[in-house]
Amino acid sequence: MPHMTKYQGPGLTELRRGVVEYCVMSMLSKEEMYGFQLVETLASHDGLVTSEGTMYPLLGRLHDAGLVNTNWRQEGSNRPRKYYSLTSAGRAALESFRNDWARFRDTVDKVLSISGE
Amino acid sequence: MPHMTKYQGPGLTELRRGVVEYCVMSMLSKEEMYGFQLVETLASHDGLVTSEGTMYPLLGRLHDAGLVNTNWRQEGSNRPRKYYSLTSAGRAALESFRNDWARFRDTVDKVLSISGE
DNA sequence: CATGATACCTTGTCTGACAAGGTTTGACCA
DNA sequence: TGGTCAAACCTTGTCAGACAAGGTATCATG
Repeated sequence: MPHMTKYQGPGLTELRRGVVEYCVMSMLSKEEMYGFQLVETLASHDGLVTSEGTMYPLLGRLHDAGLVNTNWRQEGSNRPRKYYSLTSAGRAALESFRNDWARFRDTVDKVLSISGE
Repeated sequence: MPHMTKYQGPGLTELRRGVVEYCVMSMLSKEEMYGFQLVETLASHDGLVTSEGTMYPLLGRLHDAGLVNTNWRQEGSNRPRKYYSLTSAGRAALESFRNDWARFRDTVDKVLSISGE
């Protein structure tokens, strides 16, 4: 059963926008990973499902922007994999986003709870 | 100085996607508001700046989806304003989103802090 | 050597944010 | 009266990014 994609409502798709990118960078800041692995790992986190059609173009953009490096590597007898790692520019961008995210998150929390009491 | 739009980096634009919609609904759940007022109120919240070019189509979509009602009303000698209020379907959608948001927020928090310790 | 799984990538479609316009209404003032 | 201004509405066109649905290459296993 190839090309399986877990469906999640339309609302969540929009939520992921502009965040998945940095989730990927955050994972890469911990260890080198390859595209397919990133898709699977994200899917294991609640609400972060993506597909390869999202991931590969995304990784391409990060690379073009100089935020990640790539290198092909073969482990054992597996087929070669293209590993991504964070550049220092990537690390800086990630750090900056962590601030943006915290502010944004707090704002949304506040606005969404306006009605409740 | 008409049509002024505060510029915020490109990253934040994507963040707002899929969230502003529910921020609007949350505000409407508290009290009726009109479009222009919503733009100004959102702008007063950190990271939620939008423009009229975003707001009016958004309100139109909410209306088409049956999530909000509208009624023109004139207060004093002001020009008439188109007030929006939440329908019960809107209230349900908002409540559902509050759950989605909480889960999503927690996931992102977790992933973003992977590297830090 | 056929099949299946892994792993890469591309094309096309759709949604929604935004810039940059435009229109209407009423207040204010000369 | 008529000109200007701001409030308030709306539309058009452009762009980015998510995703579905394909395709291709490599390797293990039967």
